Amino acid sequence: MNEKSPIRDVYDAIADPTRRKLLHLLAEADELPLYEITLHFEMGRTAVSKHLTILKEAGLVTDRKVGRETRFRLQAAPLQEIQDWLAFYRKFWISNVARLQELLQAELDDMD
Amino acid sequence: MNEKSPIRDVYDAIADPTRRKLLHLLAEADELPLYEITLHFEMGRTAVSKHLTILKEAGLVTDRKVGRETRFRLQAAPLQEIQDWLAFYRKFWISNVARLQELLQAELDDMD
DNA sequence: ATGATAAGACACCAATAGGTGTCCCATATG
DNA sequence: CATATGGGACACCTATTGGTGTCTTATCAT
Repeated sequence: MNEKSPIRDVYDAIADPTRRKLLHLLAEADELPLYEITLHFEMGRTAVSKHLTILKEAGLVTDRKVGRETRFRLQAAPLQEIQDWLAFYRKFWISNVARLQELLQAELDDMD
Repeated sequence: MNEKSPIRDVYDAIADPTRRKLLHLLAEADELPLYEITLHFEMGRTAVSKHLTILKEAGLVTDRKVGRETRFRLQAAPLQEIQDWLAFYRKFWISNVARLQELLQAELDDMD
């Protein structure tokens, strides 16, 4: 069973600012134990742990036990889904000039 | 007061699947009245209206009254924030090969 | 003028989210 | 061995979320 079964929606996982801060924290250190992570927040260990569980459910972090501590590591891959989703909307927010440019480029790309 | 004051977090706004579907719907038609939007969902008008309010609070849609109907339109710009946020994490999910490529490209870009 | 319809404004409800505190166990440490 | 520490597992609480239904007003069509 090497299946990834993300119980939790990745959009949901990143909706909370605390969880985004968690991801950022984990992006800077490659692995961090829970107690050390907790130091960076103004809430109890239990709350932080819950947030990490949610991130884990979305496949955004993994954890492993080392001695008595549980160390967490970032897994950024699921964020690709959001990037793909966003790609569809890019054409709506780019300026008209930039959009013209993009459309022209698409024309050129079609001439193969 | 031409200020945009997004009361609502854009991450929060897109966390709900119904709201993402709403954005998609509005991306295809340039303007839609509430009753017509409601036809695409299996929930009451009130619920749809609430979701649209949330999107409006995040600056992702605007509405205008035309006769007795309220028409909604997509405003994709706030999604840029998410794209910017994602950019930081790209380096973590791209393959090592792709990463090497990107780093090399960055080198080239620096030689201006 | 009379209906029918679009939608705002509530009040209401159940489920979930985000936090807390406590208890317990396993593992380090003096 | 004794004790401090990291963290899992609950139970618990409150605010928010995502939905409902009803009432009312404005507008459009006959």
